Amino acid sequence: MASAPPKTAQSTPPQLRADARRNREKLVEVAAAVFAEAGVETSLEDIARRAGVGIGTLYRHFPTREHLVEVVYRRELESLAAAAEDLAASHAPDAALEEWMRRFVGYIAAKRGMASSLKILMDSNASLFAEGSGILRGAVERLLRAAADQGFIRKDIDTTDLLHALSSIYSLPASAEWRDRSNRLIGLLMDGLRTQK
Amino acid sequence: MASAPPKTAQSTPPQLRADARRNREKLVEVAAAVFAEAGVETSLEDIARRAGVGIGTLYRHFPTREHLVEVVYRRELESLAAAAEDLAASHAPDAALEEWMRRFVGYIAAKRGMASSLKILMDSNASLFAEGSGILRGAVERLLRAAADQGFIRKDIDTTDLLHALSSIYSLPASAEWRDRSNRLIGLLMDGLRTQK
DNA sequence: CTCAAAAACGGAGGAGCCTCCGTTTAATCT
DNA sequence: AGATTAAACGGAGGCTCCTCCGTTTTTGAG
Repeated sequence: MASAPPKTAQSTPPQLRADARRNREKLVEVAAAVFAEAGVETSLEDIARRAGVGIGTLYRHFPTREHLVEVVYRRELESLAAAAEDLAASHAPDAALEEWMRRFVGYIAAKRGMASSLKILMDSNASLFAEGSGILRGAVERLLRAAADQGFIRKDIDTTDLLHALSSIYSLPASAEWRDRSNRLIGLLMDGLRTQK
Repeated sequence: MASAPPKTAQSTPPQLRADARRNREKLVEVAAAVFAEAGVETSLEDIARRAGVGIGTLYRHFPTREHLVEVVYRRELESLAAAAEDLAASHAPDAALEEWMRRFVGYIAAKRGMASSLKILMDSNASLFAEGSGILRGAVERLLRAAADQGFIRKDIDTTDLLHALSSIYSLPASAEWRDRSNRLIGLLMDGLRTQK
């Protein structure tokens, strides 16, 4: 058998040891849960404890609180984007788009409540739709195109238009009736989209 | 003797007890020294210790680190403004203005180094010359007017102009030759001012 | 001057931060 | 299957934060 190929100078991250990867994943998982439930200000020691690792391990993987927050946040955005696929498979194109928008707006709202002074989240929110941040844009694009191509919604609205409309919704001031309000607005938006030409 | 006048509903701060005032002053004094020497991130416990009071006392007077920083900062700006008077009394009007500008720029530079992420200082710096922040503006105005009235410098430059010029100087990027650079610029500015019409 | 009430003091204590380093363990070599 | 070694672990320790509350001091009324 050929021996392992000599490591060419790749920019691949140096390949974690099995136990390291396990711990890292567990930490992210626990952190996601704890952040969701108690905000990003929670004690890191608590997160380490619940993940069953020492505090030293947490700090080795995530040198600062922000590192950890960022990883959790990115992971959630990815899973949100992935949900678009599932919805597309299980709903009519327009219903898929609508439901996805509801989830997305709900997610951002939840974050905003707990973001407080977290720089990372602020920055991410600001540049959430920047050209670079293709992950969400890609999801929206696929849903929108599918619905348009199959004639469920009008064709003169593009991804950027829709993202703008969404941003005006999730930017609503937080309040008691926030959820109702945004649901109404999404309904409104969908009705508009279903109105051909 | 007339008894103490009944307290009419004034907005006067409720008058501290003698020991409270003593401790408060001592704390501000020590904090100013420690901040200057080690930055605003220093341990508050250390400040309390050096001031000879308990940590509880510090927190009672200044509920957050920012409160303390703000008080120290404001006090220093005031003494800087007060220095203008002294300079006016001991120097020729143009020399007084020049020297004051040097001190001012030096002071801001010192702060910037230690400000790091301190919100208060940032905000204050941003609004340092806002209309409201009359304390520094007043000092500059008096120096400038005196020099102009007595014919030491031209008369077509007003306080706002000068403040703008100064801000461009203290905004120089921090570097090793920062001090030299800003001194040269102030010299330049003064030569310009002394050039009649 | 005395004394009670109000105001202020101060430090112990519970919790979190982060580092450092002796121990454990996965990966690799023979 | 050992043996080797570099990676990863984890928690004790030193430090800071901030609150809470029993004790001390000031004030001013009598």
